[in-house]
Amino acid sequence: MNKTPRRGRRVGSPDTRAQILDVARRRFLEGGYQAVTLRSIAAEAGVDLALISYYFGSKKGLFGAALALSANPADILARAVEGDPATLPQRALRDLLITWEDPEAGAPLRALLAGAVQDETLAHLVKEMLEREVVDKIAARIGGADARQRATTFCAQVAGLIVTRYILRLEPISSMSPDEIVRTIGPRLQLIRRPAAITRSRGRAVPQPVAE
Amino acid sequence: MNKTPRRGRRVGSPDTRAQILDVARRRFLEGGYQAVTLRSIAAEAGVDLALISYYFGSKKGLFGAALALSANPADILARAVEGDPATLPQRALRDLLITWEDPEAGAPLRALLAGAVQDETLAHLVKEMLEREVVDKIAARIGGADARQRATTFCAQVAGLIVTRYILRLEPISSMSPDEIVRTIGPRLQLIRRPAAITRSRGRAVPQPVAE
DNA sequence: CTAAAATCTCAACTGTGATGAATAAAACGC
DNA sequence: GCGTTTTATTCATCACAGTTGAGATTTTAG
Repeated sequence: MNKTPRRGRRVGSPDTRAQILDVARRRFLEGGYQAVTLRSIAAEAGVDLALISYYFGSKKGLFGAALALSANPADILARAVEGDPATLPQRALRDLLITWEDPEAGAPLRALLAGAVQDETLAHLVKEMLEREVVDKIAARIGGADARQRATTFCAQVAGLIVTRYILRLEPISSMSPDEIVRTIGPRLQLIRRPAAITRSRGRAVPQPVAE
Repeated sequence: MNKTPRRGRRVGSPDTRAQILDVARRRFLEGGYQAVTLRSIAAEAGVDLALISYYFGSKKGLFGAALALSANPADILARAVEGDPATLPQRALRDLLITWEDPEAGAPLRALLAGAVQDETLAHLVKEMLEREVVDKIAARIGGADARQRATTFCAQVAGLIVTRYILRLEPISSMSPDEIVRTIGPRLQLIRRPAAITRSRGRAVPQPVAE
């Protein structure tokens, strides 16, 4: 009776694009890039597989679009960025660790990293997101000369910790508790706030007000 | 005339397994995990595709076997490990950077990282290799209490630098010269040689002879 | 010498991302 | 309002990936 038309445009104006994007974002953040299949996204979103190609061109395109929606590293950082810049590193590190500890919430950054490592194009997308959402904000917060470089160095150290602990699982870092890590390594992160005395013996960096 | 038997065991005893492994190792280190196809390895090694499954079970199995052959991070580290432990971090960092700078020689560790990020099983293989070939050697070299932890922390920092510079390409770290990086960040790596005064106010670490 | 084990080829299977043709609804021009 | 163009959707199919099982052949063991 209800002869549902099997082809052609659907009636009404369902925002299919947003629907796909919604599912894709969640799935990518949960399962990484490679592991998530376009077919599964299409199925869950209740659309045809080819529609993804139609709207986003390719899997990379979809990943990029889902990422541009601004992913949650910014959220994690948001709380830490407020408050005393002097203790920002410890707090940021701590928040990141306990987030990652939760298997539910921990996957997102892993997904980003997985994508970035695997593909040049994806790496560029992740880079832009990180610079926009993380580095810029930290740099603005700590201020001073070389703020950006110090912020990036901080990110590098945290990234290294993440890779070592959660990806490679090297011991003993892998089996230390988050608190232990913050206690042991946190204080060192703070050092990035001061220009390294050894390399810049002259031209001391004058602290500057936060530029926002 | 030459009725080459098209099926069955080949005559003689060609070490097919080693042949595959040889090609696989090179290709994996050059191109990463995902990008290298079993078919291309089989073709280059001049064997049938199914032989790879026969000998190594799966692509992961092959990757693991190729890795167990001891990969080149050990080689890079070898030179740096000799000489004054006090300047080991700078030298190791420097060697690693200039190696990575060379597009020819730089790919290997990227391949390892790519594999590790992508798959739990591969991560375990990489972990074992790194602990065996890198962490243990550094720890033995620097000695003292917490030697292993400090070595791992060092690896974490270097890993973070690598990820940030070569995978994500965050600025300004990405565009600094290797020398600049060593000058700027190297001195901080040295800090891992001393127990962090803040966290361990009592129980000073007594330097111990190198155990080898 | 013969049976078993090891090695090797071939053909197929399933699942992946991607593409192009056919179709239907919506939007637009007048 | 009608015809045309644009947009959205489905279906069928592609090339290529890793994996698997059946058989063929050689080597090895007893």
